[in-house]
Amino acid sequence: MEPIILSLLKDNGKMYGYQITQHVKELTKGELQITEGALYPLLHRLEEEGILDTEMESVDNRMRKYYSLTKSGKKETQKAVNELSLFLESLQLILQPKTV
Amino acid sequence: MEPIILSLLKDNGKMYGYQITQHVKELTKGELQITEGALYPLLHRLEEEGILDTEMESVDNRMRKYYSLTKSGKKETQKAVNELSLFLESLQLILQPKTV
DNA sequence: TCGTATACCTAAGAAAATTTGGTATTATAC
DNA sequence: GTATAATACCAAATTTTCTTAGGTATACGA
Repeated sequence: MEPIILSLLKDNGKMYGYQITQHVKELTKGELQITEGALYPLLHRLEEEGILDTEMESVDNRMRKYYSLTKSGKKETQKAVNELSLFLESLQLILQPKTV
Repeated sequence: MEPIILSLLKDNGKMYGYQITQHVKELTKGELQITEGALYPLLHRLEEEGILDTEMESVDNRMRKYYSLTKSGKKETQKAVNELSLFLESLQLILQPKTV
């Protein structure tokens, strides 16, 4: 989940929690569901680690907590996405039919 | 891990635990390490679920426990690999730069 | 006014992995 | 010859990560 969230924030600048869940649902046509129970604790951890910054915004009397990447968060994102890519390549090596 | 193991058994017919760990390490050039603490409990579970069959073989006085897919195991493999593919496609939708 | 959508959150439990330990044999290096 | 690495199996404790299930509150449509 972490590389997913970081990657989304990298592409979209800043997002709030609920928006992330909806965005992923739409992008993947319902295939992937980010549950709030997994998302919020993760966002809080990343904020505490200095990877994310927050700013509150009130829209129609509802609070939105926007998250964005800090400078070190951008480095971390690079790292996380690279690692994931390596992992996916390894996965392909295993799943790919031998004949390729 | 489950789809990885099932996929390997599908491609290679029958394998024993230690062989699986070595095979994955070689295939991925050390990138992916299957730890035995994760592997053996998984194999035992899959055997108990009727997905895998076992046969013992003694080579140089060392026991090897070979695992192979049962009939229902082949169906399960199909299912697991398909699900993983769907997941990976969703992942690509998120990680892919927007401009694609 | 009642359900759904928006928006945040936490806590308990489950699932899956890592870490660390154990047994035993064989091959290799010193 | 003896210690270390490699082969081969396994289990238990811990950690990590997710799901499930709950809670609060506002806004909107039927």
